[in-house]
Amino acid sequence: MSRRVIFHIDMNSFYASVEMAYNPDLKNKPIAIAGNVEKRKGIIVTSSYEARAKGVKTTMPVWKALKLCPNLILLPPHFQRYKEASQAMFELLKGYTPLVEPVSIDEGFLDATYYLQEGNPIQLAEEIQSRLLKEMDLPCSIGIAPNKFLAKMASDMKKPKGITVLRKRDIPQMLWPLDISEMYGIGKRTVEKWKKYKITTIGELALAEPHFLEQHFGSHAIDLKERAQGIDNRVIDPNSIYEFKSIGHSTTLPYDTMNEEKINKELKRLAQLVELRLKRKGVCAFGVQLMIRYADWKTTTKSYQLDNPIQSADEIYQEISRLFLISWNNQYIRLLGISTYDLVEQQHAYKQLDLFHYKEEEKKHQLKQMVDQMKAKFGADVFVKTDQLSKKEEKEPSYIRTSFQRDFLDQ
DNA sequence: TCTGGGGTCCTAGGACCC
DNA sequence: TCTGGGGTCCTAGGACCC
Repeated sequence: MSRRVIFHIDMNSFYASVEMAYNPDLKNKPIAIAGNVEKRKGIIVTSSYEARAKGVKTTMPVWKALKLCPNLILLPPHFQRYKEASQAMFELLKGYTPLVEPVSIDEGFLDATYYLQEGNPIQLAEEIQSRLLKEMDLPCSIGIAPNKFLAKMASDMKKPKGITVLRKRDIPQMLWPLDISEMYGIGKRTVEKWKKYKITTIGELALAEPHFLEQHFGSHAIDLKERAQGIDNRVIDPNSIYEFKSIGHSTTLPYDTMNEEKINKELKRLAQLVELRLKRKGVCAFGVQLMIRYADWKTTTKSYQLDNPIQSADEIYQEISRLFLISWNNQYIRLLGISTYDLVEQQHAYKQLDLFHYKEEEKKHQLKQMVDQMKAKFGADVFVKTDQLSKKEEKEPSYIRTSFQRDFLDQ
């Protein structure tokens, strides 16, 4: 692979910046976006750099933030505004190259290799940065590197409004001295564990003995070591945002409860929200999951694979309340969540053959026909498993699901 | 007087099959 | 009467990220 030029564009305190662009009076002031301030959901989602200077941090409870910064200006979130700003930002980037991969609402990668040819990467970064500032009034930091990981680390090095180049040869000086907690993919829990084994900087991880790593931290640690050495061959995938694997909603209740009526009402509401999103995306789900967080913060999940895909709130609620009955330990509940997964496109979900009523020979015939059809369609060999029905399906069969069918659905 | 809500990915054990 | 090894699927839970 020839040398790539990857940008990581990271919008600075995005929600706060959008609010400031919307209302310039807020500029240069300590502001913060926070959800339901009166209720206990009041946590800081984002804050301006002026607020951060006073110690205000993301996920901090509002009362704590106000203690640190009494003149903090609190704003409710306006997600529609942020979504629109995000779209405009990515449109601007796509004006240079289609090789743009949004990672979240406020950051993304851009593969500038082909666009630049012999051009100057820093010049291009400066142009993007100043255009975002001029046209949208939004500041950003940009990291320039030969791969995703290094670009991500680079964009973090200078905030706000920084441009940082991190070449392979810069790694020992720029990356390795950093504390291990700065490394993307290593969180609080792992840091504690690493430190016990005397790995405290990214450099120490990069130089660690692979056997030692694998033994104590599993195979994931080997990947991290490679990253720390500056090795990362992941490509920029513009389509990754369209490939979602689960859709769900959760909510922290106004107060802890054991009241079944209130619980059921909330589950129904969540089921409706999930239905709405499934419908918008045009998908059905083969799996549902219930999440319960108790007053003591202990969290359990219960999930179930369905024989038939579902989409409606009624169907979701029906499955969820069944899961609830076998999950709840009769203690005070703090949070409820519903999630759906194993998503398939709606128009394909019901194309599956219902073979239950057919005899064995007819089943085989039907399946063979389907295989031929698919071979013609995809021009490739199709592997069909017909003899691996799960217990569930033997008892209560409605569809025969095969790996072939799942592949078909995934097309 | 703590700790939201949206996700992804990984692991480990048990059931089941050949 | 005893009982291997490889593989997949399902479920629960944990770590991490924005």
